[in-house]
Amino acid sequence: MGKKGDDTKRFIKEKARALFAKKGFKNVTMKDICMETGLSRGGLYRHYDSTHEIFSEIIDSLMNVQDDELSEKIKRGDSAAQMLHEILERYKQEMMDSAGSLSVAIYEFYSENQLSGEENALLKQYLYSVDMWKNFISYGIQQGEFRNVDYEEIIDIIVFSYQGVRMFSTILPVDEQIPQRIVNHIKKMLLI
Amino acid sequence: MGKKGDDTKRFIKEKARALFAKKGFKNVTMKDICMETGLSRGGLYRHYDSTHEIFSEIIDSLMNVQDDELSEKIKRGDSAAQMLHEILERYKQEMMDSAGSLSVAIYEFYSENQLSGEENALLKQYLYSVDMWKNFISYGIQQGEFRNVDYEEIIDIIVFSYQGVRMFSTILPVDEQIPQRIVNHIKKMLLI
Amino acid sequence: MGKKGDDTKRFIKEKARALFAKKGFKNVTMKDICMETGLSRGGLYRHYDSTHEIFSEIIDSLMNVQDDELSEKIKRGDSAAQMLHEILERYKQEMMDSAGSLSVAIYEFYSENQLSGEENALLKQYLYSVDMWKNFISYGIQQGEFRNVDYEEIIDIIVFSYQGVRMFSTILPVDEQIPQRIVNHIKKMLLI
Amino acid sequence: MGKKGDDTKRFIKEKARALFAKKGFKNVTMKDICMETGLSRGGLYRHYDSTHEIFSEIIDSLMNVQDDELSEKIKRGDSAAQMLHEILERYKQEMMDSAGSLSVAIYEFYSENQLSGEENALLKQYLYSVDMWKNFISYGIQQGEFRNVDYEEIIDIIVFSYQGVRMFSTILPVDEQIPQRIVNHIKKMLLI
DNA sequence: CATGAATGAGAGTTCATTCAT
DNA sequence: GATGAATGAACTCTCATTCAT
Repeated sequence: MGKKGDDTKRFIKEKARALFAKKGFKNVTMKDICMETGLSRGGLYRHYDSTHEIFSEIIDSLMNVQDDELSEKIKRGDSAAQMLHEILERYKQEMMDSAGSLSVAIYEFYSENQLSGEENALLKQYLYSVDMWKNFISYGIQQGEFRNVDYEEIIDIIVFSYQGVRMFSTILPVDEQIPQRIVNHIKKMLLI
Repeated sequence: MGKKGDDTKRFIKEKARALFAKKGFKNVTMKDICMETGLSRGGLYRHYDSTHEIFSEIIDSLMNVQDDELSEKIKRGDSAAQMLHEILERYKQEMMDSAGSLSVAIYEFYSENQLSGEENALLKQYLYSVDMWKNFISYGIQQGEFRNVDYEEIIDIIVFSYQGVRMFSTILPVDEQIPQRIVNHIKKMLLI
Repeated sequence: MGKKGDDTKRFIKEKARALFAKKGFKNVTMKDICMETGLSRGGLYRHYDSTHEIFSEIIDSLMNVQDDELSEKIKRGDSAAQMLHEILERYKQEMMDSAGSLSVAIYEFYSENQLSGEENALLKQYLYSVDMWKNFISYGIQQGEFRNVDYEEIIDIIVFSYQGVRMFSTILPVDEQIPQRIVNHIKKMLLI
Repeated sequence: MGKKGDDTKRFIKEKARALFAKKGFKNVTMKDICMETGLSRGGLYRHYDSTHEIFSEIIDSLMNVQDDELSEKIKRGDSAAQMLHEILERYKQEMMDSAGSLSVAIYEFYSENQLSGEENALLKQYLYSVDMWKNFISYGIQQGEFRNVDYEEIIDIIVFSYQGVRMFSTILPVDEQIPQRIVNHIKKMLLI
């Protein structure tokens, strides 16, 4: 049973996240968040000292949503092809979800706060993705379901074209055929 | 024969471009540009009324650097494989050129100025790229140098993975193997 | 037998006094006192409504430390020279005790709360000092130990040079020869 | 012929000085100075970034009003007694000039900005005063007009009792007999 | 055309103070 | 009594923007 203050923090993050997704990082002010949450100036400052701090916490929680489900399925010996299908379906959704995407905000944020690699959630995220895909592709190959591809190449294609579309979608509506084509390409590369 | 005013405008854009590449769009103020150019407040305002206006002009000139060279080479019947190599070498350079990249700034800019498709340079740029690649790939196929690929799919892969890396590079130093692998992938897809 | 509330009040005053001595009056906030005492906002407010009120009470208790000892000694017929020596030794200590000195805080306090003479502890303190010295010097003369000096003149010299050094010491470390010289001067003036 | 900006700075300092004398250091805000000078927020900030900076400049100019007149008179061989009289008359005026006194403000200022001795105008001022008096008293002795006193002792008495009264006068109206008595004492000590 | 002083709006931040629990 | 969340006023500071020179 968390304290009342924690609830407020959660509530603030929720509201702020929507603002960041809509307006990017720098365009969101503490005042905006006050208005969105209905809190007073001082009330907000009791919980967070800056948009920076709020954003950091949002990013941290995003990054900590690790995909344990995948490793479980691998343990169970599920079909790699089926798993690939599911992952890519989720990717398609995400590539088109302009409202929920913090991509621009994240880039802005890191653009003004030049951090060393260690602290950079973006890098962590990239490394985590690479690692996840490495394990997964390796599993698919073992199962005889995936071609014997050049891991690193295909992973870079997956990760960066996904990122590229997500960025694009924050600005412009993305024709749903674009995610479809990218997903098709990945399948073609991997599946025997 | 340009007027003196045009020279000043060019000078302002040059200096401003470096600032936008470094700090993104929103973090650059008219004051920053004054300092960078050495112009006074009033002096700058005589030429431009806002960072918005300056940025727009920068983007416009970027977009207007059309690759007429390519169509000429096609007319001359140059080797498609050679041309592909040259294009991709330039892409590699660009993917690693964090200092010159306006990617984050552009996304920020369009993120706060929700424009309809018509006016959006980003969309124009995308459409232009698609068009360019379509012509080029079609030429390669005709010449018997490229495989008979699914145009749209390969083009989306090219365009968005390129964009994805450029964004990434504005924030973090990109290992040069990443552009290399992406370029390799494209070649593998296209070249017979 | 004081109540628990009185203990808390005493505790607050003790902690607050150290803060006032260190930072002056205006630079101490209720928040500072909360942090120093470990009390919560509401907790502190239950006892005091403002730094003003706390400071007033501190000053009042300072002022009420009357030197009854002196009059007793006079009654007993103690040596005036010896008493002078003791008083001046204490003065020397106080002139160098930068940490315990509320001088700056007191001046700040009265500077922003322009009070009529009646309520002003500073004036009371001055008048009390003058009175005390008048009695004491008069006693010394009677005893044949002090010169027949101009009371008021020597008292002003004592009181204001003492004040001047105390102020100075709140800001800068005072060379211990300064209090020594002042004390010597006073002795020279008074003692036969 | 100074620039317009310099005039404004002078004007700001003039108005600010009156405020500091009246309300001390911490109680004067940039807003107060805006109102007093009639400048807008931004207008004031163009010249000074903080009350701190304004106050520093005021103090600096105070400190730089060195008393070159004195050394000239010494060169000319003027009467030491006469010079002493003039100096002390000025001291009397200053001790009673509550409106013009920055004493409390200065103490507050240095109280919150703990500086090393070097940068501290208060210390400079003290050292300068000591030096000036040393020269002057030495001259008076040479001329056979002053007693052969203990320099340091009498100087501390002069300097600190003067300071003590100035502080007192910022808070309470000082009976004009007090400066008179102090001045008398100094004369008695020095003059043969 | 250029300068830089000045304006005013608005963001960030800090506190004294209140109040439900 | 005590806690700490919340309020609102006031202050600091930064800019885009205007304007007299």
